[in-house]
Amino acid sequence: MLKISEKQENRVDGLDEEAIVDRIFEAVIEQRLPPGTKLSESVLCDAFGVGRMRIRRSLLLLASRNIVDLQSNRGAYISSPSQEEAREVFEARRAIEPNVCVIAVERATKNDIRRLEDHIREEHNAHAVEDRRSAIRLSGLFHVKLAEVAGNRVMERMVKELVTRTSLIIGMFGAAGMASCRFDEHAELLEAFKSGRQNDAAQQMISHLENIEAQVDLSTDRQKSVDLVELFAQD
Amino acid sequence: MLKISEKQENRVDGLDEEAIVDRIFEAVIEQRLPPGTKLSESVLCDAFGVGRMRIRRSLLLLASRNIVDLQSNRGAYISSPSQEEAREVFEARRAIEPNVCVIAVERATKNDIRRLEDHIREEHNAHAVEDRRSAIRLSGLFHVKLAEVAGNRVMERMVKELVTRTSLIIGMFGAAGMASCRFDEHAELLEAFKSGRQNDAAQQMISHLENIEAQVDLSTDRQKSVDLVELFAQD
DNA sequence: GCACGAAAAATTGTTAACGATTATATTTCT
DNA sequence: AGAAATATAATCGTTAACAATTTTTCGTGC
Repeated sequence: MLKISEKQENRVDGLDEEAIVDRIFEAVIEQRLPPGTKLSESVLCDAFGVGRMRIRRSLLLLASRNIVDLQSNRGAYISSPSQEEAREVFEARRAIEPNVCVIAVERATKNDIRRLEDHIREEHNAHAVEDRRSAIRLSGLFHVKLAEVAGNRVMERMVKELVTRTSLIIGMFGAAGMASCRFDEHAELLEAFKSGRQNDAAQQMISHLENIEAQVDLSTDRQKSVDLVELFAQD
Repeated sequence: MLKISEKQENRVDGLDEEAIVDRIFEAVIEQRLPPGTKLSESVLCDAFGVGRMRIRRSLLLLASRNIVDLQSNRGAYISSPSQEEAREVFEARRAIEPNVCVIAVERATKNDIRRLEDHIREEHNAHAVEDRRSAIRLSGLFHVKLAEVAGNRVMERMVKELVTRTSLIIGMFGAAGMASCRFDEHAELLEAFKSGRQNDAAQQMISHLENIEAQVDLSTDRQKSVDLVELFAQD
């Protein structure tokens, strides 16, 4: 159940579509919005304090990035990736992110490296305090920040989408406890960064992605459709 | 002035957003819609025979893929990529498409290879008949079809966007005659396919992309803004 | 008590009108 | 005549009402 109404204290008026999309991206990454969750227009209007039109545009943008599933006359639902989609997302990440690493190592300034170190420290803290939400968000954000350092907004947008969809995949097929990257792997990756060895960084990223992939079991799609009503209506 | 009866022959009713977006993608690839072209809502409504709402949603989708530029209260214009954006697009293509090749070689069935051969034959024909539009469209489509063979819809979507944006970049910075890939390079690429040598195919793709990139001169942004009125209004 | 069906409510999709902003045309003044 | 200012027209952005579909509720019959 959505409890957005409780959040009204944080409510900010006059958000544009981009801001709304970002907020929902964040919520999906943090796994506060699990696959199958219905995103009712009126509820979202209340939540963000904007008109229906702006919400509909935001939902369309989210659908265009495969984060939500727009069903005609039935509403918008957080996507429930299939096994096939999951495979495609992981494959795309293996294809793109090692190259992001290579480029990022090329372009990284000392300042960039310092910011990445700070970020990993934050991740470490979140784990220490057992702030699960922050831990998940930060571990996903690390990959996006790498693309940011690489200085390529096209790839940054792609990585952002892929990271978010990975959160959905983990929500569908992943083990309960293992919801985020291990931050120590991020730290190892950064070591390759500092020595400027591109291939090492790329290789680190590949094995890191393989580790994430190993955390999910695509053979069984257990919580595929959270919608029990629809599930039993099939009989 | 309404000329409905005259237009009705080409008009197609009931197009959904996806179809409209596809049609505009195609027109951009074929360079029938050069950078800076204004896409007036009312004109598009007439052109596609749909309501304003559907057009606005289509424009939003196109803007989310960086094909059109939405300017507040001023309208939608075909994107005029900057030098920086052009660099990012080419960099992303170099990062993704060689991997698409590797995967496509892995997964290609004999039927896939036959279809790609047919496609190249079509390209050849278009060149022979000097059908420039078809030649451009087909040469771009080849790259998309590779992603299709690779069986990864995520990457297929990315390639489609990047190919389309490349058409815009060529429109901005490219030489007049060299608007499309050389189809013989596609043929060479396919040779590597048939022998099943992944690395060769990937290498072919890299050099092919480098050749495309060599056709544009990013140092001077001559036809940056096609809008002469705005250009002279600066004085 | 349960299944089936009809009415009511809620939600989404579309259309049309209105207000706001920008572009164009006209007028006025030097 | 040319430039600035104003009026007019065109275009975009938003809101609100309406239509269509789905979901829920309620009642009836077996």
